[in-house]
Amino acid sequence: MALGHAIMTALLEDDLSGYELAKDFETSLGFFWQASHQQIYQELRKLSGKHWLSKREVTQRGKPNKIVYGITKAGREALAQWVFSTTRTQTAKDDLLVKLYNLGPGNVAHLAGEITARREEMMQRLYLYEKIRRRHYAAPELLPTRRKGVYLALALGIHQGEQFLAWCDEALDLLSTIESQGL
Amino acid sequence: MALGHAIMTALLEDDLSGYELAKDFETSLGFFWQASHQQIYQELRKLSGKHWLSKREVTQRGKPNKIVYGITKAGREALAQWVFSTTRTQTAKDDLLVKLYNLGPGNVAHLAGEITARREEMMQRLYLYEKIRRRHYAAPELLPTRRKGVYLALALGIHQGEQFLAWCDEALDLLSTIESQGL
DNA sequence: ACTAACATGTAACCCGTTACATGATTAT
DNA sequence: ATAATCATGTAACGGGTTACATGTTAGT
Repeated sequence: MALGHAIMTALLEDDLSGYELAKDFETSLGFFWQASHQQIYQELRKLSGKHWLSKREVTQRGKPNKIVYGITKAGREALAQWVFSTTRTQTAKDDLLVKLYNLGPGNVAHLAGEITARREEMMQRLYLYEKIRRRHYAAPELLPTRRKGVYLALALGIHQGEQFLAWCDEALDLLSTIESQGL
Repeated sequence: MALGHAIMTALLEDDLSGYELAKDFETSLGFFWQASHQQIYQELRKLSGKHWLSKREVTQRGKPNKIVYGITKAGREALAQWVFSTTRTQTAKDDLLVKLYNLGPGNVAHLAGEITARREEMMQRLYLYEKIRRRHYAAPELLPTRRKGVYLALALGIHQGEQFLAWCDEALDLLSTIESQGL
């Protein structure tokens, strides 16, 4: 049940509406944990039910009203406790790897294309990560404790992204030695 | 619906029983795609229903009989087609990253412990990967096409594992500068 | 008039996990 | 006897995805 905890983590800094959370989950925390707005609204209901979140309606002009959630004391306690729960590693499940097991002359061009697209995607993401790092995390040793944790998450994203690029290059290189065969 | 395709991929080389598949999913393909025996048995039923797999009972002596599955022509075709389906990237969801966002003096020791455990786990896995690489994939350019794909999956695992170790070291280093505070 | 952004939800379905269930054979 | 390995399944639950559903305001 980590989505709930991810939401509460996001609410530690600011009170947010479901809509704003969904936007956040497309960036920042969302780099490491994705969630759709549907999922977020359902989870917000559950968390409110447990009294881990409080809600209040905020009247806006020029926009529809929104329901803003904040983390309660009980929520903070539950979150702090959760950090100590044991988690077992979950290997990433990636279709691309299964597809690679099916590599053949008929699909080598397609797979090279998929890898190229992933490479492009990762380049863009890395550009963003690096921008954030330079702007906010230039000197990690000097950051306040909590921000050090956020920096480490970012650093993992950067490391993994860079290595993924290197792998893409190796893969494309090897694939280019295979004779492609049209359909 | 990639588990089904992962199963069919495993059956391309050999006909296997559910039990044998479950064992395979603890190694080889299972490095990149995990599945429990419960899930596999259910998926086998579905795939049989679609006539993508055929089954036959094999009588054994000294052991309970087993039901062995093989991929049909229709299954091969569906699998070959699936390779061309577009997949969107799914970011790995890792509790540890959410926990890191909650880094504080009260949990720094615990989180350092979790990272150390992950590092250990990854070291063991890398040892295995390297053994397989040396034994079966020493000269990737010379492999037959399909095996080149398997090699690339292995190479990704190795690259990512190595970079993860590096990240663990960086993380433990940074965490060691934070004053821990007992509960 | 139309599109994009803002804003919130429900329902159905699929996939994965956990728990439950059974039973044979081999080795200690 | 008991544990380990071989072998196959069902049922309940929880989480995530897709589809459906509604409505406002601002800009072109």
